[in-house]
Amino acid sequence: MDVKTLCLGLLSIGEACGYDLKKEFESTFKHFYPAGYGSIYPALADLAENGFVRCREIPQEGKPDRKIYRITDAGRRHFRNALCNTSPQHKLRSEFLAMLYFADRMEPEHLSVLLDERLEELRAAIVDIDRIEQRTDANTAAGARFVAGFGAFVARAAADYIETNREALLEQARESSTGAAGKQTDRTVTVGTRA
Amino acid sequence: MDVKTLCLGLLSIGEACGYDLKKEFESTFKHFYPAGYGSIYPALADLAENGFVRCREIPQEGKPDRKIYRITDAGRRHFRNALCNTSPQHKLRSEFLAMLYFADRMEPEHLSVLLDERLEELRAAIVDIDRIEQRTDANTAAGARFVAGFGAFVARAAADYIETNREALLEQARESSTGAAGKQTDRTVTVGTRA
DNA sequence: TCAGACATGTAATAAGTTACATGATTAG
DNA sequence: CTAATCATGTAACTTATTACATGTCTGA
Repeated sequence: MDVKTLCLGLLSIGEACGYDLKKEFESTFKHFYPAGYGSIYPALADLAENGFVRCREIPQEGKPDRKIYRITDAGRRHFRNALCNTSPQHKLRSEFLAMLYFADRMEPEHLSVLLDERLEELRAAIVDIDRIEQRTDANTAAGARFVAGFGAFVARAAADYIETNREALLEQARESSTGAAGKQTDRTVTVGTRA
Repeated sequence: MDVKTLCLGLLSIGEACGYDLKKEFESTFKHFYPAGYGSIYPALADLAENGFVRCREIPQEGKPDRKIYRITDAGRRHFRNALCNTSPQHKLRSEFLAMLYFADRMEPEHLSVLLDERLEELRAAIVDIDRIEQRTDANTAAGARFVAGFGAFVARAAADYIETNREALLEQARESSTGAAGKQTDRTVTVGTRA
């Protein structure tokens, strides 16, 4: 499930140009599968080269010609195949959590800002997803609703956790920063669990 | 906050060799910042080259010499700096959610398997994190506990959501697959929200 | 006897991000 | 007048992943 396959999937719903697809990535997929022009345009070129989509150009003035891509039968088969055979990964890489692991090494004020910023991001994401969800109706594909609901629900959980545990973490960070008086306590503890 | 900085952070807790760091990544960081030997060893070499860590070799028989890395003062400064100046990203790339977006295009049986597999992964992660959490004591850094708690809490939320909405999604997928009789309904709906 | 822990690394590859490059029209 | 929308793409760069390469010892 790379950007290419995802573009193909979107084109299986209806024809679109790269710009349209980018908008779709910005709304629906933003929170779990971000992609920019730098991935989308090469993906479309590649799909066309493989015969999975066909492209027709609409001349325009003042702008580059609009290149509208439409999926082919081969493309449909390919996508259906991808849906059957891919075992989907769920990859998270959180610098936020990585930094928080070292919370006792940070200035409490800075730590506080970090937590607030993340909370803000989460709240913004929730609002964003809720807005998408409200645009759905009975005709909206069930998957789209499920996915939006999932995103909002998990983001709420994350925000709740931070709100709940924020003070305790800050408290302990304050303790260790006063104890160490800004200097690092070199605990000479070995990393890992070697007996 | 790349693998390099994270290695440096771990070495600021205590000296270790690449193998030790990998174990740490496998336990604590696995769920939000995975890294393999292919990232860790080059990272250590790089840190050494920059003077952020020093390396001493313990000769061993039958195995490669153990290369124990210890952080330098410059390294400590560098890490403290990184903690202050990095604005942490939180990146998610979920093929799982991307595929579910197209749930109505999948065989209901396959969809069901996908959901179950993800649930299994989540449950395994929860067990794993809980085990890590139980190993913590009063001396454990507050950050480590916060991060573990976060992971478990959010994973539980994700599992709950899937369990709650699983049947509804499957139901709707069954409807659309009978309706379309295996064939794709070409909805000629354009992607996006163009009026 | 066989899997897993111990211990190092390199090289090829894949994949996506960022910055660059261009420019008209339109709504506030 | 200024920001946003429309519309295309390329090229360099960064980063991590995967597979390769080697070999011993220990516990089940």
